[in-house]
Amino acid sequence: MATISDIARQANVSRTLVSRVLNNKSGVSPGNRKKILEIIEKNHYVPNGLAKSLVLQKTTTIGVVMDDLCNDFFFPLIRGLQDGAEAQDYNILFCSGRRDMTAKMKYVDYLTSGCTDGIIAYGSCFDDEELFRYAAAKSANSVLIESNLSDCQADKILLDNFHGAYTATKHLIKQGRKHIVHVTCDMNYDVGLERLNGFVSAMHDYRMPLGPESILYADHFESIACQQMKKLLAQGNRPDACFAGADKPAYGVLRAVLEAGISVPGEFALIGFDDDVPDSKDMLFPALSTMRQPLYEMGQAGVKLLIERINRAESEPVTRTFEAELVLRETCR
Amino acid sequence: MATISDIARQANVSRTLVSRVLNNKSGVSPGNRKKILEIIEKNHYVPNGLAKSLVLQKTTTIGVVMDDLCNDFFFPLIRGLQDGAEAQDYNILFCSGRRDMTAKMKYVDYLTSGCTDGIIAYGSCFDDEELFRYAAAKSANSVLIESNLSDCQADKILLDNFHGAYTATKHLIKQGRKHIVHVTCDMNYDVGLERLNGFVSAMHDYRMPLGPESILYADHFESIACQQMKKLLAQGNRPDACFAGADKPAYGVLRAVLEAGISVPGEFALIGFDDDVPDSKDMLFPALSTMRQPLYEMGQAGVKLLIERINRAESEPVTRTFEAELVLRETCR
DNA sequence: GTTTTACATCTTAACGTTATCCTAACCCAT
DNA sequence: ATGGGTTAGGATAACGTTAAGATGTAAAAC
Repeated sequence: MATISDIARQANVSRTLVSRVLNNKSGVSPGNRKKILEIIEKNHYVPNGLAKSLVLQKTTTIGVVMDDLCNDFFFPLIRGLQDGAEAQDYNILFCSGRRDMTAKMKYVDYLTSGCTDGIIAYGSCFDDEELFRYAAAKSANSVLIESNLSDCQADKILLDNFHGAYTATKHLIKQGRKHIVHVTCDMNYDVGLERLNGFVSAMHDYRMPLGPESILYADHFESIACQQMKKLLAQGNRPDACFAGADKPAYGVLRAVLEAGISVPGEFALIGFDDDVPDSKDMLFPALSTMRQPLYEMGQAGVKLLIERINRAESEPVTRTFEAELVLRETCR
Repeated sequence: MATISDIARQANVSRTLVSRVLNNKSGVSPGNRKKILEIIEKNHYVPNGLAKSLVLQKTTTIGVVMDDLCNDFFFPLIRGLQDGAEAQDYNILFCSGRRDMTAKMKYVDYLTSGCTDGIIAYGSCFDDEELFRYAAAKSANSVLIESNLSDCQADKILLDNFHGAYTATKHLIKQGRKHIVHVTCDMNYDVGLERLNGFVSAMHDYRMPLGPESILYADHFESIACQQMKKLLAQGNRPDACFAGADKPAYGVLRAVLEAGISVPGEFALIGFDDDVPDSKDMLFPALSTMRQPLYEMGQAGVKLLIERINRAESEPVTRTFEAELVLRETCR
């Protein structure tokens, strides 16, 4: 590979002149400029980005660490991140250490060791307290999306889970539903609790009946939710609506209800959360109403925040919160 | 950010010693090693990867350029690439310039300018002749997956489209189908022609009737194929089997046939190509038989090839060809 | 004819690492 | 006591680039 010195030697000029030509700067005579350009062309010379970044202390590149690249739920997020980066002429690189935390930390190491100006990490990537501290200690320039870790140097992009849950529940109430239950998503994460709180709060504010049997505990998969709802129905308890903490458990509920011969949305209304793309096995009609996360916008905003931090250096961490949007489909008209 | 010199100064030793500690090398007294490690820990010091890579002329990182990251068809490929890289302790970075060629070229520029040891490019990314030359000229270390550009320095991972098409067609013939047609995929790319040739060749070898009306020209979407097949049926021409050059046009054919009230696979058998995940709008029963591309294996092999090239430097370009596998589902039993 | 101005050009240092070569000290065997 | 071998440690150059400062030269201004 040719270097700038090779080009300078061939052109009989100093490296400085070549550098100026490369960066379109003044201080080069037209003759020299032409000659240098020709030699660059002839040698297929490309400046070494490593050396350039090292001396400039700037890469114009940001890195993204995700739990998994292979999940279509993240497509809008990826698009938002890409568009955000492109808008400011930054390169954006994606990676995922999907196997284990060690791999993720390896990527955090790599991306924060100089080859990018900052990193963006999505969600449960950094749920692990230790890993978070690790990341925060290494790079002042980092943005966490949907990971509300307190006491953290990073900027944050959050979703207002409480308000989203409140909105969904309120909608069911205003629709005249009388006996509303909630199926949680994974309670090991903050999301689960926040959405549960939103449900409880709305039920409380509108003086709706609320007891222990109003809440079914499930996780981020379909099966337990389905099971729980079947058990509830078997007990003769027949709710007329449900707000689920995520779309996956919502599909479980939907399956249980349909199999019990209950008509949806006539006798039973259902709202999920996330606007997840259903697996083919979940492809049920009626189509699921849900609280859509504005992932595209969150991705865009994350990049914007990161680049601001890169440029403005030391400043207080910033948090931007997004609201979920009620998307009404067939399970709730 | 602390540098190696800061650490050396605080420990009252030379940079050399710190470097030795960082890289677990001998030549450091236990006392000094302990002291240096403590100071490294205290300062959250991480060596600058840029400087390290620059002096070592090695990054242990490879880059992948794709047309689009947001396409679940690529999931197995991504997994294969990741596993291949992980197996040899390489970092792997993904990017896509999905808007236009300019963005793709920007990423090729970036990845080949020193920050990776080599790049892998998928398919139509480099169909454009000019872009290919560009990429090939820049980096000796590059692997193209499913892009058979001649006269190219890069190693190649290819799919035997001809043989795959031959296999599918032969299967239909052996099943006793008498009147088989072919619907092409996009004929602007080599794939289209290769698969067409495979079909024609099988039909010829088994002395099946083959005329101009045996071939319907479509593209990589559903609609034209559907239209073409409807036209064929309207002409009173009623084939009893079809091999489609890709799954997308296959779904178009399937729709046309089902709407005409023809039973599948009883009266009409269908085999596609690619094992594409159907869009929800394509979710038709019966499930589509197809020629599956071993994308996972191709990804793994691509990384292996690239790392071999990185280590062995100058050697003749290598090509590895993979065979598609017949996956029988409901459209062809 | 001198001074200014402008511009072309080169020299040098810096970015943060690691590798290579060198020195000094020490131990052990002769 | 001398020589050879090992070990701890340091000085220096190199990787390929850019920025800042120094130098030279020609045209323009007085």
